[in-house]
Amino acid sequence: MATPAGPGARHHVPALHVHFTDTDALPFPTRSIARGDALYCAGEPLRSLYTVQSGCFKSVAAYPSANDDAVPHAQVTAFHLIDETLGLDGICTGHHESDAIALEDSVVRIMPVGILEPLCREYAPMQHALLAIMSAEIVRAARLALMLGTMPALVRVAAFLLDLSMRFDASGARPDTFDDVILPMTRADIGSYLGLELETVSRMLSKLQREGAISLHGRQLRIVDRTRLERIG
Amino acid sequence: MATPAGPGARHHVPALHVHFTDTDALPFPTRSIARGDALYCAGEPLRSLYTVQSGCFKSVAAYPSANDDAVPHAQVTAFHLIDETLGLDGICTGHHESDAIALEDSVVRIMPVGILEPLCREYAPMQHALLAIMSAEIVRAARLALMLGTMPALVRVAAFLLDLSMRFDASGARPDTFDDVILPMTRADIGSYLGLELETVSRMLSKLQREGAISLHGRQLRIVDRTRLERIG
DNA sequence: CGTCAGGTTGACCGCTCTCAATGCGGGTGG
DNA sequence: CCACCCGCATTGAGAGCGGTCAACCTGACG
Repeated sequence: MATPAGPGARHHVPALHVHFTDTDALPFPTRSIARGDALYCAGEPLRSLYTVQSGCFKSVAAYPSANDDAVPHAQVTAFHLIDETLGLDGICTGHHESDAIALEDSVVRIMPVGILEPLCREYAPMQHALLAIMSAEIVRAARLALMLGTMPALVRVAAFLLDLSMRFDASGARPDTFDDVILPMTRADIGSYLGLELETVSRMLSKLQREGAISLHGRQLRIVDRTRLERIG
Repeated sequence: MATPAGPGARHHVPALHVHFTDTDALPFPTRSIARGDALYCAGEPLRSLYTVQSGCFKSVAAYPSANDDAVPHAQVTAFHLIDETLGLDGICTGHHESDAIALEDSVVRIMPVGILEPLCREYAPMQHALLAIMSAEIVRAARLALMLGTMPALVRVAAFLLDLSMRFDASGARPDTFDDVILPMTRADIGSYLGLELETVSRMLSKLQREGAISLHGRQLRIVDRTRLERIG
C-alpha cells in the first residue's frame, strides 16, 4: 500500500460520508421522517439531496429479476448516520435509484438540486465539498464491493462494527463513549448490507462475543477489545 | 421497481461510464500506455482525470490486511472501456485509491484536476456532466456490491458478459458486431472483479457454453442466445 | 522444441445458506 | 397482572455452492 499509516490504517478515510460544513449557515429547510417511513423511493424524480440532522437511514436498492421472480432481489446498500448525505445516486439519471428508509424518527436538512448546482458554480469550496462527498461515496461503495467479494463472514461483521463505531463517534451525536454503540438496524439489515444471511450475522456476533472482542445485549453493543477486533476485520 | 422498462430493463442505464462529450472540442493532451503498464498507482497525488480514447484498463484496489499478511488482499474494482473515465475515486482524498493498469496498449485523454473545477464553475453543462459521471459511478459500484452480495456465480458471470457487450457496443470502437466481443482481461481479472476464483469463472463460462447461451474460444466470445443469457443474469 | 502464462477440468472440503426450533422483549387486551 | 402475540434474535443440523489443490491442456514465443 502506498499510503503509509499506523495501525487501523484501513480507516484512514474516516469521513467517508462527508458533510456540508460550509452550508451550515444557509437556511435550508428541514423535514421529519417517522421510523419506518421512506424519505424517498426508487424511481421518484430527484428533487433534493438530504443531510441527516438526527436519526438514521438505510438505502435499499431493488434489483429487477430478469425472469419476473416474485422476489426481486433487494439489498441494503448503505447506512446513513448524522451529518451524512443521501440521494447522490440519483444525480446521474435524475431519479432516485434506491429507497431511503428511516431506522429511527429522523430529521433531514433539504438541499434542492436546482439550487445546488448554481451554488457550486459560485462558491468554489462548496463545489469542492460536493465533489469530495461524491468521490468518497464511490470509494466507500468500491470498498464494500471489495469486502463482499473477498472477505469471510467474520471479517465482514468485525469491519462493519468498527466502521459504524467510528462514524457514530465522528457524528458526536450520541452520549455513547467511543466504544458504546446502539445498533439502529436489525440483523437482517446488517446481513443484507454485508451479503450475509441474518443467521450468519448473529452467529458471527456471538463468536466475537465468545472471543471477548465485544459484548452485546440485543442492539446494545460494546467494543471490549478494539485491537482484537481490528486484527480480525 | 418503480422505473418501468422493457426487457433488459436492468441495463436501462447503459452509459454507466458516461463521457465528456462537451469537452471533445477542448485540446486536452493525450498519453500512451503500454499493455501491462500503470497509468497511475494507489497513493500517488491526483493530478488528472483520464478518459480512455483507445484500449482498455482495469482498476485494482489494494486492501491493507490488518495483521500484516504478506498477501494484502487486492481486487479489480472496475474495467474501463473506450470513452469511460478513470480517477474519480481520488477526488475525495487528493490521492488515487487504486492502480490503473492497461489491459492493452492504450491512449488516454488527460484532464488536469486543477483545470477541471474552474471549468465546471464556468460551464454549467460541463459541471452537470461531471456530477452525472460521478453519480453513475456510485450507482455502478453499488450494483456491483449488490451482485457480489446476493448473486450466485453463474448469474454474476452472465451479467458481466451482458454488461461488457453493451459497453463495447456503446463505445462503437470495435468492428465486432453487437454479439461478438474479445475479452481483454484474464479469467483471474474477471474472477477478482466478480468475487470468484478463476476456476469458478472458467466453469461458469463452460456451463454457459454447454447450455448454448454463448460460444467462446479463448478470449473470443460470441453471445449466441442473448435472451437466454438475460434470463440467467 | 521447450518453456511459460493462461485456461480447463476433476475431486474434495469448508463456509455459508437453508430450514427449523426455541428464546426473548415489548406491546395490547382480557 | 398475566396471557398472548408478534417481531426480532439465537442456535442447531444438514445440504450445496464455491474455494482449494492438483493435473493436464493449449497457444504464443524465443
